[in-house]
Amino acid sequence: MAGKVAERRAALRDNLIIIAEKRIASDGLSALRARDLASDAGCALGAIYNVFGDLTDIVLAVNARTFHRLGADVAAALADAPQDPIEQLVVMAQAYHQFAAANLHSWRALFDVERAPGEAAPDWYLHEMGQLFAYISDPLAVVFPNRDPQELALLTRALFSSVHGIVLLGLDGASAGVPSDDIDKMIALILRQFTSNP
Amino acid sequence: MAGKVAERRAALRDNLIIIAEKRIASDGLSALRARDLASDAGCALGAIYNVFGDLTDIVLAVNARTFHRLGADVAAALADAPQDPIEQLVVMAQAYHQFAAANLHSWRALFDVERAPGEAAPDWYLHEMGQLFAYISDPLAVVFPNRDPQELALLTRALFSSVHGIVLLGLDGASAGVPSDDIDKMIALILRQFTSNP
DNA sequence: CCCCCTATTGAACGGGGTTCATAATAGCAG
DNA sequence: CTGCTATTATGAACCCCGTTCAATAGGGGG
Repeated sequence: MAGKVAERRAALRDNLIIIAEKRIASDGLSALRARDLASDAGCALGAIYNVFGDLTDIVLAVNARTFHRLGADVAAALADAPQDPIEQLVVMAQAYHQFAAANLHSWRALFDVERAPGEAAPDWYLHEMGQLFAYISDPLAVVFPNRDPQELALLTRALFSSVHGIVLLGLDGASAGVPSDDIDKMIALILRQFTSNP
Repeated sequence: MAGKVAERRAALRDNLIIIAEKRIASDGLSALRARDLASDAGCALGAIYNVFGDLTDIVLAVNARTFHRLGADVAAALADAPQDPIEQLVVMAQAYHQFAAANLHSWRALFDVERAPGEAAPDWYLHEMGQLFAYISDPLAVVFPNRDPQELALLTRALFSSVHGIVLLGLDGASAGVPSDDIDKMIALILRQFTSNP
């Protein structure tokens, strides 16, 4: 049985990801401890490092799953949205907001994980990000039919960043808590105003 | 001399803030070490804790200074800006971008410091934030004369958050580096579109 | 059944924030 | 000036944490 070790390791790997995901979701990225993971998984402390290079690798694995769920939520919202491209943008952005609010710690972990300086973002990150951008870009192309693809890419990035900023600061504790409705209003304001004058 | 101790402590306090500021500016928040601070300041390790509750308190003091410099830069840009309110918004937002790019680590520290959960943001934070919001709110009131103050506050927050999001993701390493010009373009796009249809 | 090679283990390492028993010092009374 | 005491400063020690690696356990082929 040549694959016996690989099999056992793969099982541990999956197990660790699930456990880390739960921990991050409930207590946040900064509450993740190697020793907790090991004891929760019933494995040795060192076993973690047979399967992952370091804790950051586990966080990246969790983030990949989180990002995927986020993409699915946005896609689901888009599927239920009306045909109007502006409404589609609003619905997707509010789905983004809802996901962030309902998965606050996991969502924050997407951005709080510190990458080694100079290290490129992982493939899955660029892929999921591209997916999100595509969801935004399509309705935008309908609203702004005369823009070339380069301009459209800039518009897409600008809109995503704006919505992200509104959600980020809105959910941030420092602002003493912006009501959820206000966040949705701001999102709708920005998107409607932005798309009102093609 | 009753004030002798207080004087010495105040000097150490200021000294530590300056040293921490330099360290954060050059190497980022995560490079701040209590032992480095003590040796750079020529004081005992424990002396830090005679003057600050913990390292986070030093970071907050540095952040207060950073926020103040940021406010001054934005105000200076506003002073040199044309009378047109829309241009004023664009100029201020690009000053925000310039400040963030030129003081990347210090600027990131403003948002990366982790507040104890449930603890309110410090007064100076709310005050400087209010100042920034006022700078934005004034031109906005000219562009949207018919909105009531509550709506205006929402617009203000939405615009600030949008610009912040564009700068944040634009300067983030994960995006493989958005060119500075593109960031300025996105800022101008959002602000001009947003204000184009009162 | 035994041997050897690989995988697993968890004690130990290094580094970092914070504390606290101790040493130094400053203020004051005689 | 000299003790004496209360206050302040000091840095070794404590605890926590990620990571490593010498030692142990395991298992497959002869």
